Amino acid sequence: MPGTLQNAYDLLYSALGPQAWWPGDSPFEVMVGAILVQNTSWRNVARTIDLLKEAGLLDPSRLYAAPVAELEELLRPVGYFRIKTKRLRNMLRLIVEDFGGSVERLLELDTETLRETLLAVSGVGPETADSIVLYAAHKPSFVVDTYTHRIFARHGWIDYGAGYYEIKDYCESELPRDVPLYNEFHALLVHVGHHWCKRVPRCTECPLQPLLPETGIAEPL
DNA sequence: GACCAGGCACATC
DNA sequence: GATGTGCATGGT
Repeated sequence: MPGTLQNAYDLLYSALGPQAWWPGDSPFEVMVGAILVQNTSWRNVARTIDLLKEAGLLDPSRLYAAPVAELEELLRPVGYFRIKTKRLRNMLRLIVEDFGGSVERLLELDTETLRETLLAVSGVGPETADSIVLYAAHKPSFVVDTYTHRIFARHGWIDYGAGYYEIKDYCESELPRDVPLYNEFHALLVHVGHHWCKRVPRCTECPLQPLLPETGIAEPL
């Protein structure tokens, strides 16, 4: 149904306003946050990023030079701290060894090349890559996450079985290729996920409630 | 004390 | 290609 997504966006934006994403000060901070937030609440990640900042480590070369054991201790509060230390260091290796330590040079790549370059890093999957392309490089790549999946499926816009790229392609074909729009929409969907679209949904308080199908809510995701 | 959180890689069928 | 499992801490 054409216009459904634009309609959904308008409802959310009218009700909730701009979300001011990504909550990070620099492109590098966004990249670090994108790894650390995998399957984790942002609250823990924000504290950890502050610790890195206070330690003067929020810089690709210095962070890459830091002892692994020290990095693991710093990352402990975000969970999966050993695997995330590896993933973060994989990304740091790309920046330091292939781009001379320059995040700017990496993020200068055209959208598709940047996305593929990031995906080649072990530990960077589709959502993390899209988050970096959109929120660090400010280039148009729609970010899909579990909330997007859940919300869209409950409204009948996609199948529950839809994969990442089915959902991403659906969004990018329905919406104008616009960075601020992609930015706000993903952030608004996360807001809806946090507040109303849990496993046990509270749809009556959700701004998208008018768009729910009459037949009621399908199986929770 | 479950259950969840802004995923991903890897094993196995 | 689809499905299952380990990774780990902190908040509700």
